[in-house]
Amino acid sequence: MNARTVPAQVDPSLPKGAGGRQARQGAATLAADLRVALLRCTRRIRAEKSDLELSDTQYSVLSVLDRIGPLTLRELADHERVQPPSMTRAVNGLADRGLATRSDHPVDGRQVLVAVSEAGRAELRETRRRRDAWLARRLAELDPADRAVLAAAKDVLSRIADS
Amino acid sequence: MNARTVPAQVDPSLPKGAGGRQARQGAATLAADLRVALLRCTRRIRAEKSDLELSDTQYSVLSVLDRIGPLTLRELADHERVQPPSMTRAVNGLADRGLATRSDHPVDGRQVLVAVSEAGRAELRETRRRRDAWLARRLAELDPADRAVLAAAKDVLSRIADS
DNA sequence: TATTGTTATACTCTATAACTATA
DNA sequence: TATAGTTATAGAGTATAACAATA
Repeated sequence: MNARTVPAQVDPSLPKGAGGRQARQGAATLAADLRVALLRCTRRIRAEKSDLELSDTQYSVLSVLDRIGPLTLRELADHERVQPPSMTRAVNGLADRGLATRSDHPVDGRQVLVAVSEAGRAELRETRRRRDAWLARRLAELDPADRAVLAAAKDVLSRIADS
Repeated sequence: MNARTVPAQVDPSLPKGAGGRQARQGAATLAADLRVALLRCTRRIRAEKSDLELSDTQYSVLSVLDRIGPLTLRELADHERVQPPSMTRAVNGLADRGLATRSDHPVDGRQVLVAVSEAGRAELRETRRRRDAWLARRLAELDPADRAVLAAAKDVLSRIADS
């Protein structure tokens, strides 16, 4: 079930507090406010570094490889919306640390298949809690209604990022 | 109220829909998913450049100066959580374009007061719609309930970023 | 001495352009 | 010719260290 088929209810039944308070805000104004909030929040999250100091792109690459399997460098670049040279660099950084592997494409000799290694998976598992510690601490301090709002927002934001 | 006394649980009386859908997701798991969604979404937003090509920090500086008035460079650096040299650079870029002004502090000769100029305010007003066009377009395509979720999330995220 | 801000310098991430290898 | 990927190079943003001016 996704939010497209089962939308959250608006005004009358939203929980008190943050949800109902801004329900009437127009898309244009909301975009401005939301963008500022997203950028500020993201900067705070990014400030919490893991020991390995992987870039956002590198973490995202490990994550997508873990989720949907080996991809070519071009596919990774398209997925992350960076140029091929940037992805070459990001993947090389992962491969140098043993977190990802590069292998020849079975049929097309031009292509390179990138996969997450076992060490990469372990890194994803092991460091997510540490990487997310800052955010999780704040989430835990929220009241349940606000946390539910963010859980819902997460799905909506993912769809927006995919669009 | 902290993470230990109030575990990441959700009130069963929450509404159905987007919020309720993920109501049981723990703070740790939610943190991971939310972080990925925030980072991906933010990267997409940032990819939409304005003509002036101000950095996130520069826009945020203009915005905060517009919102709460003149601040010293140190105060701006603390607020944006960057180091003083980075803020010097950001503010110089704004001042060079006439979007902000630098003036001597009335009592403390060491300090510099930074203020948004009229051109800076105009830039904020004029370019927000353009900067936010990408996001606003996606928001407009959402059903109202999902938009309400993001409006609520915006406030929660702002609080988190402030914490 | 401590604090504010700047300069010097380096690092990371990204991009474009030019190149190699393969289809 | 066209595509996949790499190398070379540059630009933006940030950081630390050293320094200047002021409190």
